[in-house]
Amino acid sequence: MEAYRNLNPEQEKPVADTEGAVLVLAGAGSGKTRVLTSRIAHLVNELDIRPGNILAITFTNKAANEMKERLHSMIPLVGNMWICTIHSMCVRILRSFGDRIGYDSNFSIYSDTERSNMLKKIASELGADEKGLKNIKYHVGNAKMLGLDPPSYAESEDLQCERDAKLITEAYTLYQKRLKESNAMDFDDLLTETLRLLSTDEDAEEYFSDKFRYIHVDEFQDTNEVQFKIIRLLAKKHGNLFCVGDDDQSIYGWRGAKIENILDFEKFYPDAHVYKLEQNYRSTKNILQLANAVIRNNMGRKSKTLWTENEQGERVDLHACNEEAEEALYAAKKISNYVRNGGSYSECAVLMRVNALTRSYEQEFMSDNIPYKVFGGFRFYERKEIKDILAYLRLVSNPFDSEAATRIINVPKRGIGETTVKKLEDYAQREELSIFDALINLDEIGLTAATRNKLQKFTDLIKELIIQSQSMPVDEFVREVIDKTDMRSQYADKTEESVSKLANIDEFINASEEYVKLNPDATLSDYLNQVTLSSDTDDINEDDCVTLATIHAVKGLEFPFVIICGLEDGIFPLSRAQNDDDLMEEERRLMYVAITRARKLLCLSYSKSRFLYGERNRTKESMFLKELAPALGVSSDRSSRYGYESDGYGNFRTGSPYRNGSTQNASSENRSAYGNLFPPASSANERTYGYAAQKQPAPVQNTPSARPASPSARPASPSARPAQQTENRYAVGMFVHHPKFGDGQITAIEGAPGNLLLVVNFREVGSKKLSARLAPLEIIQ
DNA sequence: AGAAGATAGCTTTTT
DNA sequence: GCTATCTTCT
Repeated sequence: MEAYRNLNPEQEKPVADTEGAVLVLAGAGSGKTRVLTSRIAHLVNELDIRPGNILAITFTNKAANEMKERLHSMIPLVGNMWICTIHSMCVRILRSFGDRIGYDSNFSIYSDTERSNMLKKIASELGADEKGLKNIKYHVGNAKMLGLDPPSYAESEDLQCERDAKLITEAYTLYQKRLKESNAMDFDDLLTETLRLLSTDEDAEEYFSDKFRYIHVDEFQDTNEVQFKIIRLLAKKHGNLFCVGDDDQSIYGWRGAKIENILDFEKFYPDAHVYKLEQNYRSTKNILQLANAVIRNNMGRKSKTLWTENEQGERVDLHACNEEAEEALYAAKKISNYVRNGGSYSECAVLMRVNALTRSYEQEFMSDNIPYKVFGGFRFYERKEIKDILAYLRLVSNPFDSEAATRIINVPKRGIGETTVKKLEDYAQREELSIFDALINLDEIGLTAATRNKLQKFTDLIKELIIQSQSMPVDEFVREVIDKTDMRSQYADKTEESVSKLANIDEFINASEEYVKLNPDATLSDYLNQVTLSSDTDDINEDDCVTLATIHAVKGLEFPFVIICGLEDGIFPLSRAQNDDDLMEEERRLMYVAITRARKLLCLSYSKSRFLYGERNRTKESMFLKELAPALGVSSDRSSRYGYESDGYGNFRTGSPYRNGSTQNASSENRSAYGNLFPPASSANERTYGYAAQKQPAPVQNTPSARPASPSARPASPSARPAQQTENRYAVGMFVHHPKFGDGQITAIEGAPGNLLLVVNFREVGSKKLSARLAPLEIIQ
């Protein structure tokens, strides 16, 4: 039994238990990934299940790629399995069946930034002040988390007790309307619209619930209500649902993750078999003892105690500092010692509760030539220069995308000002057109000839790009967009900022080239999906760098050497959690996750004062340290427990060596002390120069044409076809119906393939030009 | 229109 | 301390 190799008896049981609902409560480091992969291998190799009938939902793209990689050596045809995040899965489902609920398959995906932009605009249109905007943002997020559309949310309790209920409902309704008009979905819509599709369209439900005979869900504790609903629908037919999770590691409650999903699993599946994996293979006894000491303070958890046969290990070190520069120095020292004794930088991680804490570490590591990478925080694809290029790509891929259009209509500067854009938007809204469609009908808007000229040039540019995009690989097209739009000209001055932006643009081109190498058949739309759904975490550990990251970002990862910093009251746990039991428990779980990332060495640190909000404040130590105290024992850095620490760096003390000196002194002193001992940094500058570009984008899972034949014969959907075919539906002389303009007849077709314009003579409103790709035209005869 | 200068507001965590 | 937005000036 190949698949059972290297499994302990506890792990073997769930692997062999293939039918029905199974829940595996897997403690940190208990080998859950191995259980998952072994089980899939077992299904394919022993039970002859076709890979195409297997679905595995992971939490991150990285986890999905890793699982694929592992399975690759175990079974054939991994490519036929769906191993992806739930968001990617939804995109795939919607790309092939989205037309059933009114989306063109090239729909755009809006990130939180786009959502935020749109809501801001809407709020000001509705005359809401800042409080109102904040309120709107909160409630829209809340509604989507619960999977409620505007009318349902209006009736929900959460809104009933809200004073601004009317405003919020209005804003939410308008937001959804605009998304729809832009042929776009935000992150949450990917889930809710998939749920809607599966619960309203019998063909889709039948197709996917039949296809997925065996469903696996990793990190089940972090699924939210909507996700679990989708999963239940998919599992309805065959009922073979295998969920792995750890309620103690649920750290996404703020994003709607429901720990109840795990606690109530047996309510939905009364016959479910539940297994526990409590043996930890990752960490030393000392580390595990600490983890157990923390988590034991939580109520409302499925009781579980991790144990290990691993060695006792080094004692966990706790270090108090006077200020954050010292804390960083402490980490630098520890890490360089670790490396000097045979370790590598990539085995080290500094973990923190909030991104803001990375700064002092970056400074310190930079001056010590310690290579590092920052994960989390601002992302590569969120940078302005990159978002601008992406907006061009989005507009070309989905000309309905009005958010993209308004973003780049004057980028780079082409003399189209606020007032013009406002007029354009007003016109588009009045006529219920997309911005791009409004641009096509330019003559209808009262504008001066000069303005019209500028707009026309922009429109022509986009039209041309649309045509080019049809016959060009994605990477080449990316170059073309950057050249044609002359994006680089904005950053021609030689300031540091511009240089870095240009470097980021180059990095973006590189990333797209690599993507095309791995996915030669990918469409522009595939590429955009991949980009918006990817995070920087996906390529953690690729170079020999120390990882600087938030705890959230390293979920599921492990490091031989971990430093948890900023253990201060108000930072970890966060101040806003202080008076809320549920939030406090989540903070504690977060601490538990942080501790259990460590395999061999663990250090904890905090500062007695910290520079935050532009001022320095005294801090108190984290309450978690009190909970840990018994397990930690007396501990101070000075006693130097590690053999490899007995070198010339003992001048670092618990007391402040810099009492009368500044932060600057601290790091320059350090620089001289460390001299040239450190190897030249290969990537200390990576952050500025686009460290985060995806080196190995996830392979695109499928293309629209790869949609398998449905078991029940059903008509092909229009959106599954390439754009040209959609355009070819129309011919001169056809009678058509437009939801707003009414009935009319096509009098001419202009333009080039990929961007055909229909000239339609409407009975009531006269002649209009419409984009053949976009127009919601129904052919009457 | 667009740039420079002034001011408010902000910081969890991320698919 | 930083940025994003508003104000003022050219």
